[in-house]
Amino acid sequence: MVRTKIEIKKIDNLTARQVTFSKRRRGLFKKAQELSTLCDVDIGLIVFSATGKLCHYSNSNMEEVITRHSMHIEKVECVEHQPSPSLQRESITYAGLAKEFTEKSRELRQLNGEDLQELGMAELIKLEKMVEGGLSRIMRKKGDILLSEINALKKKEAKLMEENAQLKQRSEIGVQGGPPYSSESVTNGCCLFPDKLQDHYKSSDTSLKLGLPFPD
Amino acid sequence: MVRTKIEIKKIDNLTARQVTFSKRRRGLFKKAQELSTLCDVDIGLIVFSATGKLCHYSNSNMEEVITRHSMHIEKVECVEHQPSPSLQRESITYAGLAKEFTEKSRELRQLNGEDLQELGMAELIKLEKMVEGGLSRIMRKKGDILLSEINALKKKEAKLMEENAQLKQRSEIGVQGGPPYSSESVTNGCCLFPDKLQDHYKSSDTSLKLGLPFPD
DNA sequence: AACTATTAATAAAG
DNA sequence: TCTTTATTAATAGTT
Repeated sequence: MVRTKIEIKKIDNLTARQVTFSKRRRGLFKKAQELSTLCDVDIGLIVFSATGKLCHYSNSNMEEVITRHSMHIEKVECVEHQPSPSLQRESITYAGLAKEFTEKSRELRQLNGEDLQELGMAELIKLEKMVEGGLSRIMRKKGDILLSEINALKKKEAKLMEENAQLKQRSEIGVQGGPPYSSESVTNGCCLFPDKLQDHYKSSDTSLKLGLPFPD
Repeated sequence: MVRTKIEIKKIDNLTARQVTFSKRRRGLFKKAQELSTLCDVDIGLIVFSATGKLCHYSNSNMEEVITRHSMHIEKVECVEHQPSPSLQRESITYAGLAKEFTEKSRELRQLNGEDLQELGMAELIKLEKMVEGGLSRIMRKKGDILLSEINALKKKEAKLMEENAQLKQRSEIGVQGGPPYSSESVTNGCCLFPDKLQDHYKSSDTSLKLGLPFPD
């Protein structure tokens, strides 16, 4: 742009590149500063030199600018994804979120009985109460599922018994030569759980299977 | 900077300010782009107009630039705090971290027996096992602390009894008038827990207290 | 880092 | 907003 106009492409010579970087960086920051002052707008400018050195400028607060930027971007992306339902407050900034994440991780480890060394008795008791509460809720939930499985099975059982009884009766009356279909065909191999419960059943220790009343 | 040199301060006239903003913003972005190309550096430039409109430029990826910036800042702050020891992989980007954070939150709720509805029996059983494991570790830890408190107390007790015995003996020999301090005074009053255990003690149900021999 | 010739940016006006 | 124009600002190349 001066003595000779230069082409805008990477400067090959390292020294020349560094010199240009230094000059133009100064210029850029100055322009950024002028713009923010003249027009009263918020600017965040981040520059990483080739050697990884960080230079940045913000007329207000860089974190705030970044946060506003993230929120703008998020708003656009959030149409499809909804990745952060519980994000609030300081977790809007990366640093804040990282802090909360670390906190959550620690909590998780402690609930799992790890990282207990620096906890005092009071905290341990509190933790114990929490985990006991969680455990009881989990067990209750398990019990509920088991119970509803059992109820479903009982219903099916009753229904099948009735059906079987009817079929048996009919075959005795209709074809005196014997029952054309044995009641065994209803006996087993068929899971009677409602679809939604099928996978619960897989590793459940309720090994309840229902046979039909007439195993012959 | 042209027909007349202008002072760098907020432009009062709204229209003039908007015009200048538009012109200078273009110039700034151009300069930023040129710098990144010429010198092969990473730049992130965020500008919020007075009306809140976001304009940004990055030669690479804005999220990445922001992340690098945050990490640099963090590094400086991290001298005292150590908020992010476990951050890895995709959690380097804000979006990735947000995802992991959400995941951790869900895990935490489930360990606490909430948000169980969509879990199958297999998962519930796994969860139960985890929580049971955590609970037993917490209880063991609690037991350990209690045990060491008790041991410490027993040691102190033995030591004090010995001391008391000696003092008693000495006083009987020295002042024949009778024992000036009765051995009963070892009963209560002062907490002898080692300092580190004091706060455990607060809400502990081991209400062991040891008194000093001389209540005077 | 300092200098300077030259281009680039832009304030003001249309 | 876009163009023009006059002027200042930025800076490439050199020292």
